[in-house]
Amino acid sequence: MLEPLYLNLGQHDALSDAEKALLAGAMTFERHFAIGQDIVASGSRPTYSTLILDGLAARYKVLENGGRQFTSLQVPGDFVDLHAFLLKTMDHGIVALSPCHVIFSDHSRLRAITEEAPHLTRLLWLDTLVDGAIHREWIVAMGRRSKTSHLAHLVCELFVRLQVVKRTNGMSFHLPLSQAEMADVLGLSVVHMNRVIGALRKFGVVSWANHTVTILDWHRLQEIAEFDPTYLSMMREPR
Amino acid sequence: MLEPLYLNLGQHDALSDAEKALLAGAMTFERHFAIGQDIVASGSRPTYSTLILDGLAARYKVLENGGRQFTSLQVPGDFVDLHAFLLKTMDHGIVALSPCHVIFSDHSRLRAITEEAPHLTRLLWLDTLVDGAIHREWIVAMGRRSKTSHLAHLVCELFVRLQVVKRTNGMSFHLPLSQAEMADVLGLSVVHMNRVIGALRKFGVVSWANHTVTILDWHRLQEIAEFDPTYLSMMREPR
DNA sequence: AGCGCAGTCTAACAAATGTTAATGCCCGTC
DNA sequence: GACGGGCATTAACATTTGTTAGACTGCGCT
Repeated sequence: MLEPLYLNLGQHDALSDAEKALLAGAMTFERHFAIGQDIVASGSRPTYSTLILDGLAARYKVLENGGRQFTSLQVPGDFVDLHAFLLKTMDHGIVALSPCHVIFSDHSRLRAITEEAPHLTRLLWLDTLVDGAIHREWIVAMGRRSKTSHLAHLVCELFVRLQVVKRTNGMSFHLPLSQAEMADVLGLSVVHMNRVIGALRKFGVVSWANHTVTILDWHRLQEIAEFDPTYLSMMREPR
Repeated sequence: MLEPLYLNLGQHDALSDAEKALLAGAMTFERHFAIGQDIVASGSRPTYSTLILDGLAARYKVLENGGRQFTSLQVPGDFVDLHAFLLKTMDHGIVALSPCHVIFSDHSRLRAITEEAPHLTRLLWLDTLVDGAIHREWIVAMGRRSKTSHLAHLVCELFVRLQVVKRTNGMSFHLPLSQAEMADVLGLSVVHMNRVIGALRKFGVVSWANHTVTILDWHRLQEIAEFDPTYLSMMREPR
């Protein structure tokens, strides 16, 4: 059942059977969330961390004027709030963008891992560092890329991340977000989001319908995005 | 000499003398960097991590069209590339924005800390988690705040972070960035950056001259920024 | 004192992006 | 099969942001 987590952590470095057992031992109960439900509430102080087994979720903040900004998209195998293990207080919420199947792991058991399993600790730490690397890439995209390039970059990133956990289908993947939700990812108005998606379609690099994205020309998409997957640390090496 | 680091880590949780000694023992040699010099090069695979003792530095990426985006500002007490300890390959550069005095810590000794000092390991991990939290706040600012609010937020954040390491002077702090460099922080053109700074001045909440920022009306600045320091985890509690 | 450079600031115009509103389409419900 | 709601799409117009160009300012250097 934890296969997505093993695939995610295992892409960076070998994961021993003992370590897999430790992770499995840290898990407690499972739960399902419906679309739109908060998986973790902003301001809460969870005593467990949440692993996505299936579905798509997002971190977000809401401003006083009602504007919402997603700060990350989380795919199966991601710990959506592993940072809360040490940060303690959630400064943002996490919402299910599709029906989500998750499993919770107690902070007390994660703490035990940090006391007894240094290598596994480093892999969990690494997982949050990749999170940070993705954040930095988003900052660059928001600040200095054209909106078309930003969207292309996001498509590249999601495709690669979903591929790692075997959630792609050939050159296609499921992307359940509405255009309004996509707008909250890129920081655009809905109308402009629609224009930008139209631009990518016109370039002929993706088709996008029924919540399914198909990459028609990976090479050119990557060019438009200036996509370099180094930041995802997909190289398997001692950590 | 490591005082800024102790202040930085110590703001989140108590730091024992033994832990301070471990940190001191991880340090090797010091070095000075001039303005504009790369402290860490993009694409490199450092075998040490860099702690700022004095000065201001920034992480950045450069795009093909020459556009540059800063993804973080680093103040004294910050490990600018602690993530490279596990990420291995730098996917971005780090540049000195003022003359910088830094000290290097060997990855082999950091690794030893993860093997032998779980609590200190968690504090170092936490340090990178706060980094991530700051990134998320920047994403929100870039995506959904007005530019004036974004700048106000940045001023609030820098003031608070500098205060922790005793680098403020009353309500003032030194900010050596030119407006062109500030533009690369916010993702704006130089001309518009100038307009936005002008707006903050017109509101009468800050004065900004000679690379010195003075907060004239903290309350109103915070309001404009919708600044909530929760994400900086400045609460001292067991981690 | 004069020169030259880097940085700040303004103006005028161009392009990108937001807002408001209307249309059409798909799909589930009654 | 009609109805209604959510979503995608488009249009027209407003606002924000970028571009280009130039003036101005402070400061180190000769």
